[in-house]
Amino acid sequence: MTKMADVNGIPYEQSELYRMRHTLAHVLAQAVLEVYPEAKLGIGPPIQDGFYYDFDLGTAENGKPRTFKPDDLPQLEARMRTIVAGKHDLRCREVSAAEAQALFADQPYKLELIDGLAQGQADADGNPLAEPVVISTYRHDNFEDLCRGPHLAHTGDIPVDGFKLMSVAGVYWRGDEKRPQLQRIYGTAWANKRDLQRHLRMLEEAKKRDHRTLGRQLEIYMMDEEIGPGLPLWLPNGNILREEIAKLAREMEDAGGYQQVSTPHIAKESLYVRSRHLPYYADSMYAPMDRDGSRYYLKPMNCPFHHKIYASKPRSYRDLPLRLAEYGMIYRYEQSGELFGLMRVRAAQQNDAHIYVPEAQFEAEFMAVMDLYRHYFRLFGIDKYVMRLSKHSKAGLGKKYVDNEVMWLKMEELVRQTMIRHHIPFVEAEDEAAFYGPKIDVQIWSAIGREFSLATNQVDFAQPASFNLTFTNRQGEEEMPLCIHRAPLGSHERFIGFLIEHYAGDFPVWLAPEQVRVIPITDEQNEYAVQLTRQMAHLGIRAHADLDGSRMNAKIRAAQVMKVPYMLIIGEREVREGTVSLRRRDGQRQQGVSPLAFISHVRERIEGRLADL
RNA sequence: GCCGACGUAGCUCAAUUGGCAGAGCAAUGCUCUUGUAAAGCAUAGGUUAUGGGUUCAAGUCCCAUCGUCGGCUCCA
Repeated sequence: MTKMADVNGIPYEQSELYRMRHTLAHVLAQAVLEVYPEAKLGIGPPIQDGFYYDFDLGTAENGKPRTFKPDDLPQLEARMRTIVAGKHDLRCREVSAAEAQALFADQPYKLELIDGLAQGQADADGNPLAEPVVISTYRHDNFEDLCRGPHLAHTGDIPVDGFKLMSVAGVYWRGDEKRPQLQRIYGTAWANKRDLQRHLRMLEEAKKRDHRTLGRQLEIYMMDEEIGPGLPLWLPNGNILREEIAKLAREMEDAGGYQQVSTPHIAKESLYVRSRHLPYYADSMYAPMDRDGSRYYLKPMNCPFHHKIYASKPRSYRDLPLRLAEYGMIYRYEQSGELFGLMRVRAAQQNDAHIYVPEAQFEAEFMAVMDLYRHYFRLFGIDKYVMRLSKHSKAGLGKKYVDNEVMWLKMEELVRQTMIRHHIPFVEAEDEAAFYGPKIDVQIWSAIGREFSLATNQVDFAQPASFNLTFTNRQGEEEMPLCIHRAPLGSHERFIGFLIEHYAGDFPVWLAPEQVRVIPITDEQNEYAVQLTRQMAHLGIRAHADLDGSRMNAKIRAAQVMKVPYMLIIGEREVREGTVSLRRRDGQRQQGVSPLAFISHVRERIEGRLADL
């Protein structure tokens, strides 16, 4: 989770809302303890729109961990309201580590937190702390919790009808899948009933712009159980989006000095051993296919293939930067629980390229890629994103990351300084790098608020070495290039999934699968409608005539539901005058329009990739 | 992969405590020939995700598998 937004100009962490949510988390814990007195408490912080609390409910009669049932939520919520209505004061007190240990003697998770605090090593999230902190508790009614605060003065300040328990989830203690799984209850909380209802309505609205809902409605893609999880099929409308985006990317790459290549979807095991995908990335790869004693893998990335192309002949510094682009299909065995519509799939087409560049030219080339990103983002009107410098972690060296700390630090500094010199705002994140090097990821959010990496710009110092990639420099010496892996549009799947939500299905004209729908009022006008449609199709406009026997209003509705940018209504008058009546997706209308004027208006929007209708 | 929930017609959803599987939209046919977001009538559409089990009787209860969803872990 990235930093949360300010509330009325005050940092969220200092806002009244934050304290109220924090206090509600305590109230929830108290309510849970009333129902399950033996429950062990995890942590319970405020989050984006509310709060959560983690519990270990112990073991049930059947020997499995006890879990919350959905029926528990209304019951707990009712208890919470009763507690809130008790108007209990919250009292903070500072305690020594020994006192805290005595106080929470039967709370193993709290004891672990206390140990961390006592040693001045980690906060409740497990993040390292600079200096030892004071241990404090907050108490209200009969419930006392280890907590650094802040809280409301008393529970009477909590709006009784401003909160709601939302869902239950299993979560690993401290986010570590090797540790016990706790039960988390999520709640949302607001200053008053109206704000809560507005939030709930917003969630409903977000669902309507969810790419899974719109993807079906607009007939963009489908999934099929028999084909497999995470393996989308692109319907004709969706494929138009793919082709338009590919065309755009192709233009940009031609202009940027890229060369297009194509490579197979599978390769032998030894390739991935050399690239180090097998040691570092095997969990994300499909199981190998055995044929005649060789093992073949579906490719999870295009890079090893491009490295082979690079290595296929001696390279001179004059050839560099060498930019190899491929719209390659990649296959990744993502964990089943992670699949998510188009945003997280197992077969994806990447707008991929690998740029081989002497270290001396790295900055210019890296910036050319960043400029390309910003060009795309401007074109699509994407302004809500965060650039993230994704770094290695010391603990992951040799496990998740190639084991060369010197190079990691050097490359991270190289990227950091490049970004700073060019005044590009970014955040830094530990333990988010690719196994072969650090990267700049562009983080975006789905309609329902889930965070994803979209574009990525990566530095690879590892694979050029594994593949013995070299070039002859000006001095006649063999030198190793760096490799930049870049995917400004991420994958087609995720990018289009994101675009659907970004535009709420109202694609700009150049992207719209159907650009114009011609609607004759009666079948007397069918012939004119077909003639207009042919004329437009001839000029590269995606136009269709709706010759269905239904009424005009129904045809308009059908076109609106499909979010077709332009509707041309054709009645007796239009045929007589040789005009069209234009209705735009946004409801604006214009009568007596000349077909030629309309066509040139549309073509202008298509050719200029303009955002307006 | 883990925790929880869910799976009924192409889509959105019904179906009392276990008791004859239904509606709207979409599709198809016919009638209407219509002026800016849904005309009327009719027809067709289902092994209730799949496989077992309990029962006189299962969409409904139990088990397993597959899939989807909310999270966790992970990631383009």
